[in-house]
Amino acid sequence: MFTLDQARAFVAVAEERHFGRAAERLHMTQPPLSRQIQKLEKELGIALLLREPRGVSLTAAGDAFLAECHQLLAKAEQAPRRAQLVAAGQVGVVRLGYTAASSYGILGPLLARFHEHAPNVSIELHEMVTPDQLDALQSGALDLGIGRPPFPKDRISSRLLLTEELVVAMPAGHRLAGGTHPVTVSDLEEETIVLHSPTKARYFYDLTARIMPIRREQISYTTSQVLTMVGLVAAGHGIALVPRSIDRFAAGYDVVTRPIAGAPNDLVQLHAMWESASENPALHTLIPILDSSPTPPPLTSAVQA
Amino acid sequence: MFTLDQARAFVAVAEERHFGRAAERLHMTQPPLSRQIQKLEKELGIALLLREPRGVSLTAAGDAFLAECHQLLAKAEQAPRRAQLVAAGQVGVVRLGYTAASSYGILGPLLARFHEHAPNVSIELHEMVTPDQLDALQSGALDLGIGRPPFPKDRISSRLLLTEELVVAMPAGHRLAGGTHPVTVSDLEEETIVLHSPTKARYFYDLTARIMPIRREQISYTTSQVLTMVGLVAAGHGIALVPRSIDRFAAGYDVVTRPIAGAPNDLVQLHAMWESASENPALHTLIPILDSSPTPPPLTSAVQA
DNA sequence: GACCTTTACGCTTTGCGTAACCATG
DNA sequence: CATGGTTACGCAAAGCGTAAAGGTC
Repeated sequence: MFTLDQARAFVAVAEERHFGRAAERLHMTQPPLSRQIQKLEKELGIALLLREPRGVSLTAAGDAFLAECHQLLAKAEQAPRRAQLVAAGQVGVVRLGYTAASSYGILGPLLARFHEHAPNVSIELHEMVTPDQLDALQSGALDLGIGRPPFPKDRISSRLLLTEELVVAMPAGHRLAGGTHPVTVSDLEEETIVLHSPTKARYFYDLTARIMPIRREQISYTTSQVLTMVGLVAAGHGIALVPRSIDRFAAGYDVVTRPIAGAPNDLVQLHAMWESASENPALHTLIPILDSSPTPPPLTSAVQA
Repeated sequence: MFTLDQARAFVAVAEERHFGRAAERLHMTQPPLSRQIQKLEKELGIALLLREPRGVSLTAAGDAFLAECHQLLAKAEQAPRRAQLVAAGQVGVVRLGYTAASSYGILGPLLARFHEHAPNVSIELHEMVTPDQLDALQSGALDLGIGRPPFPKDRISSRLLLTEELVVAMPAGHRLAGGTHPVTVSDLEEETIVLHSPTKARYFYDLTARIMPIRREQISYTTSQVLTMVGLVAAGHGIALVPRSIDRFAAGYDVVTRPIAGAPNDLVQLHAMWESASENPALHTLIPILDSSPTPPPLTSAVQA
């Protein structure tokens, strides 16, 4: 097979139509250049050049091969560049996991910021609950997750993206919906509740359990999807403890949210998480961007009675 | 710059994910392969492979570079093939000159036969009179001409494509149009004639002069285009001596053609001509095709009164 | 210790440059 | 004899193979 150097040599001779000038352009002397071209022609089994008294001209085959060589050499030059951009994280793919409801508020602005700072890093979106994200991160199926604690500190690095309040969601006409001061824990104990799944939404389940004692008989349904809970609340199946950012969706259901007395307003956390040992350069391009703005949760308006 | 061999080496290792197996596939031993990959990585300034206990895996950059290498190697393989096809005359361009009217009959079938036997040889058509074709052939601006004698036998090779009769064209109602036996030369001497240009259509001018004496005062117009002559004849500007193949066009003008007494019926010749020393391989693919069928001039029907 | 990759060393091959040679106007 | 390409020859660099070494499970 011929070499790229031979292709370059041929291009030089073909363009200069003169071995001497071509050799000069290639920073070498004529004889080895002449030999390389002969070797190339022998290799291809065809004559590329017509040696004439005042220089050389191209055969039809030489003309065709010249065009091929131009393309080939262009490709050979760009190949490293692309690889280098990928290595630098300028170009690449990051597979991003996010929890359905939790990310509705922050995902859009985050993606916009990624796109602004790293336009050639494309993001693959994969909706999954936090535990599945952690599995996927460790198996290499995912590069970056947006989810909730806890996660193993040794292998997973994380960055806090957002904290928000846990509030009570109830139908618009509910007895607790009209008051002027916060709902208390004792108010909640008397209610039927729609609860987070203790397996698939462990984080919210534990948060709820920390705030109020849960009696099995007061649970109407459990689910991992916060939006489903809002629907059930609207349908009168009970109240639910949900993150404040659900307000925008609750409004559509004629559901009201109210704060809980004594609950800290940074109870619900959302983190970006990634495998500490990840080799994906594009991921390391995105990580600093997570910090580049504190991203206040862009709530459109508080819906509160 | 890296070499095609390095690209092939990298592809083998990347695909086998194992230096040993890759070396086997490349018919070499591991150590030099390992060195070539190191050299490639150093050259590119990036890590392509992750050396792991049970073999190797690709970095993101390595993955990108692998794709580039596949394309590059595919291009490197096809480049010689294209050039070889051109050299063999299987693929290429032939610039073909033809005389306007003379070729109307034969050009279509000829092109069809070229296309059938050499589908990848494309034909560039250039309409020009025979002397211009000869100039263009010798300057290399044309590869093949279709024209009429004479041409210099030393530098131009030729093949007779077609012979036909020279006939008299006259308006449908002309006094000579109705007879049952051929028009004689003495009939012609009394007529006003539309004549071929002695410079641009020398061949026909000479043929006409050979058949009949031409008096200056009987010439109404001269032109190089036979079709123009038919139009002038139709408009009553005289009679004209034209090749038989003009019949199909004459019909549209309500012009009648009649044979000339004593004139041989192979008087008008049409030749293919090319520079004997032409280096265009595609031309040499076409030349045998000229012979592949005698191409009887496909006259649709004889229009004769 | 089994498996895989890398480093060390010696030899062959490739490829350059200088110099001499050949062909054509 | 000037111009431009090729052949001859010697040396330096690149690249291979064998052998030995380094690192993980």
